[in-house]
Amino acid sequence: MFLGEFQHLIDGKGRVILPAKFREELADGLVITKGLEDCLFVYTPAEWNKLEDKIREMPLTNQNARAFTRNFFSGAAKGAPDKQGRVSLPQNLRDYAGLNKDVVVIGVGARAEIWDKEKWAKYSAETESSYSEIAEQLAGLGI
Amino acid sequence: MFLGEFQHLIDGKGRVILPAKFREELADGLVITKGLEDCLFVYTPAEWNKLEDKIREMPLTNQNARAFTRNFFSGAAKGAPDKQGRVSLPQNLRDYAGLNKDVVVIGVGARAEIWDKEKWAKYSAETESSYSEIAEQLAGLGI
DNA sequence: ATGCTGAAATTCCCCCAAAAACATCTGTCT
DNA sequence: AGACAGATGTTTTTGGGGGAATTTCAGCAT
Repeated sequence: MFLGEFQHLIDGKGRVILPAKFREELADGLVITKGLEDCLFVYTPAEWNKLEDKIREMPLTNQNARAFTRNFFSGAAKGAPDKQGRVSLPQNLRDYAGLNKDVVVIGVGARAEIWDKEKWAKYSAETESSYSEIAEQLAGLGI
Repeated sequence: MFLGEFQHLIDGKGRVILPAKFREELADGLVITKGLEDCLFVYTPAEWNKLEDKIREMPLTNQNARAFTRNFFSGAAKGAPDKQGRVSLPQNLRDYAGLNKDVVVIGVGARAEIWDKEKWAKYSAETESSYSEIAEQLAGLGI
């Protein structure tokens, strides 16, 4: 279970330091993928496997499905934090999320997310103001 | 399981260097064939056999099936990486995929794909929008 | 409130492995 | 026999991964 918001820097080699509170859960591996709203998703191996199974069920004869599968797998990276708690982010993923130096790592329950600092600031400012409004719309989803 | 996106060059002899992360899986052989959307598919022997069985089950009376089968098998080449992790691409396959010098090798789960660099850039830019659409639908399924 | 202690974060440096260019060999065709 | 094309091997350079050390931060006790 990932919770909280943490500020970090990306070093010259494209590596980011994981928040200390996330390390234990990710110690035996993690998978990073292109997420929604221009951020990166970080999954535990267990969560990733669930996802992978779903994707594999998609029909290969469907053109949209092929496009999605290509994006999904080519935009994924298995890894593990080193002894200092760092993970390296492949170039194509950094490009996708627009990560430069300042990033924000947030915990979102089952997964963690990595955001460019400014993008996150903008996004959270926008959604915070309409927080209760959005919540109301979600009421129908049984929360 | 093939994941990620890698930039490589084709040398003067028509060989491409496999990404280091793909080598182990392909060490004991691979099959390259004409893929969909003007790229090359690269399969492990095991995956290839599965595919071969599936295609053999296709009805011989269907004209599209016949055409597809012809393309798929006639364009296939068995091979193995050399000690430096290189595989040579037959001329007809290079022509088919329009490969010159800069290529991109991507992992797509069960298979890998080889793309001309520019074609891939174009394709992935075009399909990125459908990526978030489909991803959102998947997210709705409780992932 | 202030100093102390430990852990976490950032920077720096080194080494190894992968990539790309270069070179050699073998067989075939003329 | 020579030349060319194909394949295989070798060397050098670059980039990435890993580790260590210093600095910063936070928590704690005095």
